[in-house]
Amino acid sequence: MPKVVDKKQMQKHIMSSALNAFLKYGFHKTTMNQIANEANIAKGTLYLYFKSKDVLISDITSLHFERLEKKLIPKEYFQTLEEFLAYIKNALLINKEDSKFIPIFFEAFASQFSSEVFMKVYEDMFEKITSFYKENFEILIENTEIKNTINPSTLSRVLISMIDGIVLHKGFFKINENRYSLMVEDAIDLFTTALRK
Amino acid sequence: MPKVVDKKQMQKHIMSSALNAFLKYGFHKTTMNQIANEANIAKGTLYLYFKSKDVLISDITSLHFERLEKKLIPKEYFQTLEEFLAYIKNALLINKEDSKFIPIFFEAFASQFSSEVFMKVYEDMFEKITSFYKENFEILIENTEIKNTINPSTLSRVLISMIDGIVLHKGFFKINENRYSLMVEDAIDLFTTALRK
Amino acid sequence: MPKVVDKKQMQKHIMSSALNAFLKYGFHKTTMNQIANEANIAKGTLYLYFKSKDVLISDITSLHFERLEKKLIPKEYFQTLEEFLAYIKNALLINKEDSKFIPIFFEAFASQFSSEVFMKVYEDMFEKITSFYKENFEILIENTEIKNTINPSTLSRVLISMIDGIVLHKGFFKINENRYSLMVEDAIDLFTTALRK
Amino acid sequence: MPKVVDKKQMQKHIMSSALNAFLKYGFHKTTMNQIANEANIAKGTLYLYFKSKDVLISDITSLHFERLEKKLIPKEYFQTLEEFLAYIKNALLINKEDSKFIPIFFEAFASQFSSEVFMKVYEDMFEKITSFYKENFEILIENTEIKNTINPSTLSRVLISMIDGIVLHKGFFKINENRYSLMVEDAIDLFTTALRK
DNA sequence: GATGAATGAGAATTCATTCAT
DNA sequence: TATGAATGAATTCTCATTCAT
Repeated sequence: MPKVVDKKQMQKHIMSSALNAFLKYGFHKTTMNQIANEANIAKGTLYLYFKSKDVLISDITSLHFERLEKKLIPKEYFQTLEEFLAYIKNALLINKEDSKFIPIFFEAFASQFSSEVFMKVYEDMFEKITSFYKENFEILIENTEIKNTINPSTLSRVLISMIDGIVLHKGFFKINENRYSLMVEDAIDLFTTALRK
Repeated sequence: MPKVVDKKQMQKHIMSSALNAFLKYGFHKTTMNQIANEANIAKGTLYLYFKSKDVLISDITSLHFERLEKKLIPKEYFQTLEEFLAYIKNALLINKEDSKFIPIFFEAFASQFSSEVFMKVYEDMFEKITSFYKENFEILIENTEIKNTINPSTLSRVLISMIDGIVLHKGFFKINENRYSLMVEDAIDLFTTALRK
Repeated sequence: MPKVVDKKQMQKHIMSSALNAFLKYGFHKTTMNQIANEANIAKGTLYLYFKSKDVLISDITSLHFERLEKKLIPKEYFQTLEEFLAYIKNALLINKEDSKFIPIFFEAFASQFSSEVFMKVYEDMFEKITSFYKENFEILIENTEIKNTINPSTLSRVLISMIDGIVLHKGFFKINENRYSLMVEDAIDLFTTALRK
Repeated sequence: MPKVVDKKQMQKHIMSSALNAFLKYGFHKTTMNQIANEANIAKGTLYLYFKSKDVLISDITSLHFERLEKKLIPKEYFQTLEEFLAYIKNALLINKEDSKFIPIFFEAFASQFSSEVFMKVYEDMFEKITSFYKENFEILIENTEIKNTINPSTLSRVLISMIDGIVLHKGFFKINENRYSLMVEDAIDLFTTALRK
């Protein structure tokens, strides 16, 4: 009997090795060889777990977006504005280690711009989050937690976009932890002030 | 020195041809050959105007950011909140044609993530805009246009990040003109409401 | 020694599976994996029965040529031209199923052109057949069945070559059963007419 | 102005270099690298003249078959059996140099067995030659040069097949010049005797 | 004996860059 | 200055073979 391997686990190992290799060498300059070395396996083994480099990259991006979705969509709707924004705020707190990967994820993501299929998936994911937030805003209106003059649909997308924008700036440009915390704080305050009845 | 004018013109022509080629073939798949074809010049001629592909790409990105900077930094400080936000709002209105280029610029930009030098330049540019907004916020506080409890420095960066986030979402995902207008409107309103004394 | 019988049987099973795989995927594109799948055994098991892919292929070719030799060399010399040519004619009648394998055998055979060792084996086999025919021609001359002006040595090789040519044309190009029968008939007639005293 | 090259001539140079490389290293083991070396050009240059290895090989095979067709189909129909068969006989005389390439051509040809498109082309070519011979046989019957009992259509294909078979045996197995001449002689005699009225 | 995961040498192909004309 | 043919380093991916289980 040959070695029994946990395929899922090996795939995770390779994906995480790939990310480390991307960190070391830069996303586009990283070769399958370097990824294999980082994972301590042979080049050919890579191809036993991922059909091609493109598949590996899109799997990494998908995984990232899946996690993002889980992080940004709470289990159930919040009944108060405070709770809702506290949840968002918490989701925005990324540790230093993770924030190193932001540019990498964006580069990987960018490399898929020309694929209609993938972009549709990501588009759908953002619509899903937007939709959840919109419904939560409607609940908060009903609860007379927030003004009933706002447009829940539009504002929810503005919220997501702002979150993305802030995370992106943290990841791309050297915004330190301290400053970032203040930005998150102020962004949340912005919404609190503007929405509160 | 008419030759110098020609050189500049040719460089602009090549950069714009490159962008069109990127649109056609996707940023990373576009070859120097295709750029030359798009520009109706020979491959070798490209190298008379740009030392390398990397230089061409970074020149394109730089140009884009220079324009962005010009668009986002007004000639002088605004004295009222209304004027300030009206300016931002106007800057956010991108025509349909231009928004096609957003993913491309982003991809080109992403390809430079691993270059410390380039990232520093872009970082500095955002700091410059942030700094201008911060000072304008301070003027508006002095003018008792806005609350004096806000943190001008932090909020200015939040503003830039939000602008970036909204524009990127428009460029990446299929957000139509109508929806985008509403988003810009609401984002500006958010700031108006939150900042107004 | 029942194990020995099993081994032979397994080798035959693998060889025939390989041929089917070649039919399915084309000779050169067929991998050891596909052969193993076709034989319903593991890749590693293949190597217990054949030292290498080259050995497997050459064994297949050898087997084919051994069968060809058996088919083309009768048990004993014929005493009349009619019997001799009737035997050849019968040997030429290949069923539809078998003729599908002709291009495959040829391709497998062709892959050994650069091996002096193998080519020598096949060369020797054709010499052996030629030699048998030559001797039979000499017997027929003695029996005054055929003209004594012919060159038995040369003509026997011409006969083999012609047989080969006809069979290959049937295998390579879409010559239907009917036409092929007529060709065999006429080829035999050619010899009958030309040789008969 | 860059170097002006005769594209056709360069292609011929590459094809002939490829053949020499095939002779040296064996058809299937020859790499594009070796072909480039043999042609004294860089690997990349190869791809300026042939889109892929497959195209190069199929171009070589096509060229060979075009030449074969030209060699086997005379300018006009022959009016006597002697002339007809003398022409065939002459076509069969291949010099020693050329005969080295026979196995290579066959291996290249064999590598295309799985391509329906190419096989159709070669099939058509043989039908064309067969058709010409058939018509010439019919003329010879009219001229009372040969028996009117033969089947021109079938016999013409037998003739081609026999030619192919003999050439093949010369190319594959070490049949020396002398013996080969005798074989050609006897094969032609066979037809003369059998067909003559 | 049997298995199939792991290996890594090796091949085709691409493309930024150079340079002779 | 302009050209585009030539270059060859670099990259992805394949697959025969090995070997631990």
